[in-house]
Amino acid sequence: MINITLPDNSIRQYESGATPLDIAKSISEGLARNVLSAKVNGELWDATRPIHHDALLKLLTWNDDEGKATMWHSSAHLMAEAIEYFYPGVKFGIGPHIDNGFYYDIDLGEQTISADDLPKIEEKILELARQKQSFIRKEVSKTEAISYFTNKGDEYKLELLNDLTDGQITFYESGNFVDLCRGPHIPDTSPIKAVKLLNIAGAYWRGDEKRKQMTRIYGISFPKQKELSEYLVLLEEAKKRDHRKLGKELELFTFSAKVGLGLPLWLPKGTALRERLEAFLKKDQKKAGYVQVMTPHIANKELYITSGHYAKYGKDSFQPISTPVEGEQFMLKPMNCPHHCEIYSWKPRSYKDLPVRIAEFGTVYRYEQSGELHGLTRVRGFTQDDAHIFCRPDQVKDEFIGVLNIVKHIFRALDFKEFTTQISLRDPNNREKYIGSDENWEKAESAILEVAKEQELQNVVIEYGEAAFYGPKMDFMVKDALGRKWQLGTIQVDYNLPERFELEYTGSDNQKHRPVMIHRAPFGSMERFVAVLLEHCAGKFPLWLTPEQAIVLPISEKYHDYAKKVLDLLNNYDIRAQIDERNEKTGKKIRDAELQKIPYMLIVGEKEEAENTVSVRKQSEGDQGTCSVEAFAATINDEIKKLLEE
RNA sequence: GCCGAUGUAGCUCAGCUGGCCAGAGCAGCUGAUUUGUAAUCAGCUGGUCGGGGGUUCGAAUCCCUCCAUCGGCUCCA
Repeated sequence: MINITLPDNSIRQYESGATPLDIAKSISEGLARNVLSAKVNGELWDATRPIHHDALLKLLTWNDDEGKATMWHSSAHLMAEAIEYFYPGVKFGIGPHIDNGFYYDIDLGEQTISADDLPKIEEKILELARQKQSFIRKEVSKTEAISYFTNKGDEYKLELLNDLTDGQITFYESGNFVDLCRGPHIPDTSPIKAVKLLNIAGAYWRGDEKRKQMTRIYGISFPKQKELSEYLVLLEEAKKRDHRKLGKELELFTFSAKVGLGLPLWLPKGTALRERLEAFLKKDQKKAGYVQVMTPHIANKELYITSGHYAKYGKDSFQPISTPVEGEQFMLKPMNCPHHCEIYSWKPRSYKDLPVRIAEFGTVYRYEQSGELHGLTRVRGFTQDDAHIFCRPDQVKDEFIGVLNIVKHIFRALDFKEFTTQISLRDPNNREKYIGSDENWEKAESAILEVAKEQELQNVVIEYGEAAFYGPKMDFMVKDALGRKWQLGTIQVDYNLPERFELEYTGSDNQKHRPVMIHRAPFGSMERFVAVLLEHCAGKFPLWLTPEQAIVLPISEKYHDYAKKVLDLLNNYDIRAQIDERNEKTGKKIRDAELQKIPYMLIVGEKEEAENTVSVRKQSEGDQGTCSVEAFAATINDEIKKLLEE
């Protein structure tokens, strides 16, 4: 007999060799029907794989991320089987699950697959799924495995096998498809009720651009047709919210091939919006003791040789600018840190001066590969909401708290309700590759962990080995209205640049000490942040930020004078508004204002003029009744105050 | 940079098995209308069909090439 401990800490006894599925059945038939896989002592496990020892068991269903992952992985196998059916002789790379679905990399040889072929493959997958094929796990020796794939002529699997240890190799067989696979898989294919192959793309074998490019097919599957339909609606919604589309529609920014790839042009409304964001952050930073600076867009190449960036990125950057002076070269600024280091060392610093917090909305230029450019999220010229904090090692913790407060305030004011924090620390097994003293690293890493704990951050992920060579960091990922995750702000400790720039301060002991440098950017970059914000709010910006807060809609020309009076009053109350004086019917003016996502429409006609009021319509909500301009202004200024509250 | 798809008016798109002056809706302009909570009506303007080259009696349509965009890959100080 074996003891199985369930997540609620209850312990049940089973015959040795019981499978998670058996155990599920002993609890309830319904549960057994829904089990996709399991976790046994933390290890992912097939629901049909026997357990021979006491264990902690978690049954995984569609409601668990890992349950979904199992089904998607099994769906990938099924897709491979379907593809093998239509395209015999193809070779397979890897076929894992991803956050939303799965993919398989395929070497089609001489054959080709186009998007038009996907529906028939989907059909075949569903047909195979309905056959209720079991996934059978087989432990095989390395020799057996090699002989199988040599026979099949799949050099990719053979290469994968190379890196595997004999005795730990498993095959999974389902229907006519056998694959080298760690598993786990769902018991049989019947839960796969709906499948959509989403797109088809090239992908390098093992992610190496020097190696063969394979065909990657992405797909997703669901246990219910309805869930697939909902997912497709979500994708449509995401398309509608695409910041590139909204940016154009709302007249925020544009691109011009003549100006250059990846170089955004900010239109008047976009600029005003961005300035408002900057003002918001500047205010917070002023309160938090930052000083604002400005530095030029180019700098002598020597600066980046000192910083070490030239050696590392020089050949992949915009190339140096020559001057009439022989041998003199300047570079477009790829980051602000070296400049800020020079500002730090502009005068001698005492321990009493620290922390010194130098902030700049600094525009930087990086030569991203052409295929990598994407709207505002990947560009070649962008503005970081950058700041560098120079402090003593014992101040790192407080500085992290200070930055964190700004980050939280931003997320609150912009209605990002959920965010995750990723803490990247050293690889504990390989400490030599990091610069800086062990003592300082210890101090900084524990400070970061303490901050996360004391500030009661939710959703903290700690990644060992993810730190940069020059310091540990903390990144923030927001979840947008559609549940998608975006990386935004970052706080990063740096032991490298202070060393390279020989930064110092005089301590209370009258000795020279090296300060710790902290890079931080709560928005990340203005471009990327505006993009994420646009997709998050679908263009309906928070009232304090939106380009136009209200529009006055006179019923006819007769009321233009009154409309102007209303506008003047609104201006007095610092409300951004304009008048739609076009010779159009009210319905048309409302429609256009709705499409422009202007939060408030103020309709004025005979009645309003007589009573000195406005008729208020709220965007996407409709008629709100009539009130005086003063009352309206007071309401929306209150609303803004609430949004910006700390 | 690599693989694949796409590129027609300011925008969204039709035409593309080669053949009448290249079409529609929206936007713009002109006029009529003076309008009450998501599109008033009429007329007009606007395109070297992404650029270049080729095949052909004839090319938006077929071929080559370059550029750009999109989906991925690689990269991301």
